[in-house]
Amino acid sequence: MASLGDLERSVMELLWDSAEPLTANDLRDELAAPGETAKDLAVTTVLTVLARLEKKGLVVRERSTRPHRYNASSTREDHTVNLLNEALGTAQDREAVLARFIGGISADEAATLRAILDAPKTA
Amino acid sequence: MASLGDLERSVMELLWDSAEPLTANDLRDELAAPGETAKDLAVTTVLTVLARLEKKGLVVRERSTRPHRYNASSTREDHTVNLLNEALGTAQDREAVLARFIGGISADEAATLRAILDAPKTA
DNA sequence: GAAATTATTCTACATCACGTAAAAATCACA
DNA sequence: TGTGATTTTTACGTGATGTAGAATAATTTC
Repeated sequence: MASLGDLERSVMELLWDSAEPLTANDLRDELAAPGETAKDLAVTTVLTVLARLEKKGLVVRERSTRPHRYNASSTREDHTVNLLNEALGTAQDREAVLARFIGGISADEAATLRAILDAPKTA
Repeated sequence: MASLGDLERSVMELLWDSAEPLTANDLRDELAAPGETAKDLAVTTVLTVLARLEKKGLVVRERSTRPHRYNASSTREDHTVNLLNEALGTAQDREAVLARFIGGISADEAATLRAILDAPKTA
C-alpha cells in the first residue's frame, strides 16, 4: 500500500528535499515553479493530496500552527528501502533474485556493497 | 507500468509456477482450488484478466491451439528483478539505499551476495 | 452438414484511486 | 464583527481492476 500517483509523488519529492516543513501554499508555488514539469494548481488541490498522503502515513501535519505545516514522515531513503523490501517479498527465490539484482549494479556500487558486506554486523 | 491487481497477481503466480502453459479453464480451476484464497470465478472473468495481462506484456498467448494456452512471458525472477530496479530508480542516493537494503538481509543471503560480488564480471 | 457444445470476444457495470477544484465552513486579526 | 486566509466538504472525470452476461465464433457430434 505504498503506490503514489504523479502529483502525490511530486509533492513527496518536494517534502523529502526540504529540510523545513512546508505549507500547502509553499508546495503550490514550488509545483508551479519551472523545473519540475511546472503545474499551476489550486491550493485546495494540494491540500487534498496532502490529506491523502497523510492518511497513507507518508506525511505528518502540524495542526498547531495556522497555515498547517507538512513534513514527510520518513526520509526518501527509508521509503525506497521499504519499496525494495516489498518488491523482494518473502518468496522462496529471494536469493536468486538478489543475486541477479546486485549482479546488475555498477562496479562502484558493487564495491560499496562489498565493503558493507565484509564489515562486521553491527546489529 | 507493472502494478498488478489481486486477481492479476494470482493468475501470474499460477502461470509462473506452471511449467506447462495453462488454459483459462485450468486457471479457473486452480483459482477455485482450496489453497490460494479460493475464488469461484466465471471463465470469462479469467479470460478478461488474461487479455489485460497480455496487453501489459506479462503473458503470452498461443492462439494456434483451440483452447488458447497462456504462458508468463518472463519468469517470476525476471519480474521481481525488474520491480527492484524500478524501485531503486536512478536517484542520486542509490548507493545509500542499496547499502541499507542489503544491510537488512539474512546472513545466508549476505554470504551468497559476497560470493557473487567477488566473482569476476562475466559481462 | 446442421445441431449442440465449447471457447473467445464484446460490452458493461461497480468500485476505487487519483487529479482537480469549487463551495462551504473556520479561523484569525484588524 | 467583518473580512481575508485557511481548511474541510463535496464533487466530478478518468483510468484500472474485478466481475461477468451476451454475442459471436469455432468444434464436435450425430
